[in-house]
Amino acid sequence: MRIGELAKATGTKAETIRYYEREGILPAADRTDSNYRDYSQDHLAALTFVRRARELGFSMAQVRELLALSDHDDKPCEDVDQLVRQQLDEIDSKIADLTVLRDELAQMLRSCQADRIGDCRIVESLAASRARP
Amino acid sequence: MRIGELAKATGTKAETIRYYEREGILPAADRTDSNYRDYSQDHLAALTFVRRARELGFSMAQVRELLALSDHDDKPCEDVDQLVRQQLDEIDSKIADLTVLRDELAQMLRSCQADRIGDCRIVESLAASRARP
DNA sequence: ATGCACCTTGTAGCAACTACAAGGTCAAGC
DNA sequence: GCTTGACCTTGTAGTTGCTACAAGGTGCAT
Repeated sequence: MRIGELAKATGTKAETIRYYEREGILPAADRTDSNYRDYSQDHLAALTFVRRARELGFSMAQVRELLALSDHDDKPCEDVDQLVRQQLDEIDSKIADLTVLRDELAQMLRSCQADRIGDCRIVESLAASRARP
Repeated sequence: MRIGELAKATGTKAETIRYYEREGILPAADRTDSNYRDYSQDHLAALTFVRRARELGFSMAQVRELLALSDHDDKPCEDVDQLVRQQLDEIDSKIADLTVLRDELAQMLRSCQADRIGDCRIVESLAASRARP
């Protein structure tokens, strides 16, 4: 299949696929006589894997590790587990951070009943140093 | 005060302060005879405002808007409110997305009791197309 | 044969910094 | 008076994960 087909099948832009190839995330495809990339089912599977991992928030570096691991059927599962746990922890920590922000923003909205910006508590609380609460 | 002092006072790197100046987010500082930047208390307040807004997840473009608004004491507070509400919505949506990821990753971890990667459900579920659940 | 959708390469841009490199300035210590 | 070291200056390039474009080649239908 050509790059456009693969793109459609995986919901990836053709440019992104070429980018993955350049980055060594995806193996290079065969070429047709006219130099078009010609992809196999293996490529489809590989790209699906990559996109799924990216959707789950893994970085390109982590995707590389996952790909390397998935090539070694006999290595211990523990290695994969560890990457997943690490990612889970990072996401938990992001959620925690965002929740704090969310609450601060909500508090700001509640605090301001002014009409003019000159009296606005939101602007005040943005200007206030966080170190001096 | 010199850039290093301002940096320390706000927890910002000197390079970032210079970057803000280049981007027009911060007004240019006066210069000493030896061409060092010389900051005032107003600069300290402005940078504090910017950093606080960035910490709260506002983009540079939004920070620009907030700065512009905060300069106009007589404009309606509603304009600021709207930016804050928009940011709140974006954060809520990010939290929702991350929560979905979190649960998927947790499910993956629970699902795999294998020893070898060849039998690992995590690798399987990464390889599986999402469109075909 | 002519249009149009597709493909090729290469390069530059996005956000929001961060990290150099190569050099200038200033106060302290010998 | 001279060096050391911490600071400052400008300018440029790198980071992440793409995305957008330009200039041209290919394949197929009409």
